[in-house]
Amino acid sequence: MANLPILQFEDKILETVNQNPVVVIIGETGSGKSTQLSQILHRSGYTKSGAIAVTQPRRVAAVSVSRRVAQELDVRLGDEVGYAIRFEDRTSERTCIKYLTDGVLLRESLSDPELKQYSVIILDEAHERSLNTDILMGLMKRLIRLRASNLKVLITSATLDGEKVSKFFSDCPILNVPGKLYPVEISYTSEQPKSYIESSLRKAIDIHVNEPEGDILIFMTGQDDIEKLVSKLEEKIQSFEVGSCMDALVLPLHGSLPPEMQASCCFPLFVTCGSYVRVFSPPPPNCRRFIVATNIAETSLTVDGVVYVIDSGYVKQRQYNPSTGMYSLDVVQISRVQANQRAGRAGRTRPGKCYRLYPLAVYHDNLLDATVPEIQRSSLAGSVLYLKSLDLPDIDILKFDFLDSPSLESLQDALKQLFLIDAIDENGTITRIGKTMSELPLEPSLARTLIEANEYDCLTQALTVAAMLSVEGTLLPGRSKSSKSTEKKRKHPPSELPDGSGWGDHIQLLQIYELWDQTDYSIDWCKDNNLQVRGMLFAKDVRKQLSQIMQKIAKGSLDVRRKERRRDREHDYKNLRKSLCAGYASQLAERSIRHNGYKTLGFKSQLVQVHPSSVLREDEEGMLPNYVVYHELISTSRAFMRNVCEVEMQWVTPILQKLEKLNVNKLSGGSNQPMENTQEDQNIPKKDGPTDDSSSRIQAARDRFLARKANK
DNA sequence: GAGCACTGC
Repeated sequence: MANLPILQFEDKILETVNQNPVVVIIGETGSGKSTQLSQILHRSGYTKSGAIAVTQPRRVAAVSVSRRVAQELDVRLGDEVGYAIRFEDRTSERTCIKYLTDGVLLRESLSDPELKQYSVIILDEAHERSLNTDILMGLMKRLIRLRASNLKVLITSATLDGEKVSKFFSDCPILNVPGKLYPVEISYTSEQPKSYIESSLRKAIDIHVNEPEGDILIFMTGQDDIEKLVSKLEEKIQSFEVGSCMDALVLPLHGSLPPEMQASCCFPLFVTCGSYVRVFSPPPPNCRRFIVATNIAETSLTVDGVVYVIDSGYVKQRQYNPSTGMYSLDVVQISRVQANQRAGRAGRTRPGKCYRLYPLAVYHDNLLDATVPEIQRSSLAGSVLYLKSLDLPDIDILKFDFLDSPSLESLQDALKQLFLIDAIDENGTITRIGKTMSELPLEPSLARTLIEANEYDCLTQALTVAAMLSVEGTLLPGRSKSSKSTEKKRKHPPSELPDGSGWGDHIQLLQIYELWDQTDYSIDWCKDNNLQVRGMLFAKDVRKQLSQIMQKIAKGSLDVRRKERRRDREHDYKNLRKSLCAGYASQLAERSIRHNGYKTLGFKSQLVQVHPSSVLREDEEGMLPNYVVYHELISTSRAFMRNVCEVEMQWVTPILQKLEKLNVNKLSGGSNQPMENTQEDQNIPKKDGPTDDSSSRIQAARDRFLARKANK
């Protein structure tokens, strides 16, 4: 710790912090900013008037950095130094340096908007621009006005956007702290390669044959490409004559890789160190490792021994389109911040080399400075509800001061969603329901479902569904297209797993969890049924947390098993589906008269299909239900509804009526459009910007609805 | 009849 670069700047840092409410710290990898900034301020007495909070975008980082700091200060973790992450709070009354995830700090500010317990708040890794950090930055700007005399805010960022952050905070000072990276020699291709898999393959083999020892880290976009490149590399390496060059080990590295897979190839030792988690034991002697990874190796995992980096220049990014309500997963060019982060991975242990598979001109002219922040790529219903629930008199959501503002369309999309599920009223004011919803660590649709379920006496089932939906990829992990036998198995699942009784995927998730509960949460049962163990355990944690929050207002028992109950399951399912309908009021779809295609019934109509993985059942005539709610719209080869549940038309009508009343100008507080059309108050169908065709559409839907009703 | 970058409350 003695030779960490940041310690040479201790006086300068203290002087700047003493004189300014906000300071931006540019600190590269290895500067020690994550572990030292808090200690420097602690030493100079800032913890006398309150604690120091240091936020991290990732849980592992919060845990490992706090552990390190406790070690350096020679205190027990949880005493003077502690951490708080979801499901785990290791702090005490004595804690004066507290590491936490940005999400946890946001939760804390819900009960204490001025965050009075802290004298210093450090937002670490702000350049990653996580949704939560962005919101925190906006809140900090307001907080330093309110607490000018007794709050210091430090924000750490990357070289390329430090200026921007400084400007945001009224040109606050920027301090540069050098890192401890070794020099990395960067080279470019002369042209954009046609196939970056082929191009990576050639470059990797070229390094292997011509360059001295040192592992190679190759950044690809996803599992598919990684698997392709891995097998090509292995093939190529096997074709070399024995002894012509050093041994090689090719390792895939991506998020959906089960832990035991990693174990079988490389005996992983998960040793935490600094803010990083180190994977893999050192390679055998005279053996070069080829690690083919997604951007998980950019920040979340550090592989020791990497000397060469091959950067494809691309990354897969999930984006939300507020005009269609649809998500898509696109391959996009990385940003310059990301490119530099990737290059830096080559210089951690000694001087390295980074091969960018794109021309220098592309780096300069085409790449964005920084990655498009998450806040501009996500549905904002949850964040808007959060900000509304803070009930800050001086904050207007549409004018909230974001470092990068989301589009007006995106904010209005969020407001409409919230209105349809009763979280805000027609004037955009948060309702009591909305207030309760904001206390739940769930997306608004599921939070609303829980509240409705409490009224219909099926809260315990709704808790389970919400917990299961909080996990992604609970069912059948990974695809094994290598073996044909498993493909056949998939068509006729050998498992005994329930099928949702035909009602849809939510009910299936409930039934699976209830079965698991009956096995006393057996790990083997999960494995036997091809359920991802990690995911199931996560669902159990979430369910427990949600139960604790709902306990206060729960009308019945929240046990998974309700032994005293005699009622039939269909009745439970019906209530549950009814609750889901209220929660997913902005995620409704109506089937076409003649075929099994659907049209979404929100303010923006889309033609969509039920995802083929759904267990939703067709009737005797091969038709799917007339009305469904969906958890998510995802655009891949087509527009699909993922996780679908049948609802009944009489539940849908009131929602359609509410849709007609929807007036986005009023929801926005009317402040951005002073000339309001007063006709809207009288419920007269009208034209209204992006929602203009919705009235006639809804009218048509109601006509069809009435026709159906008449036919029955 | 199809396919999953990465986080997080």
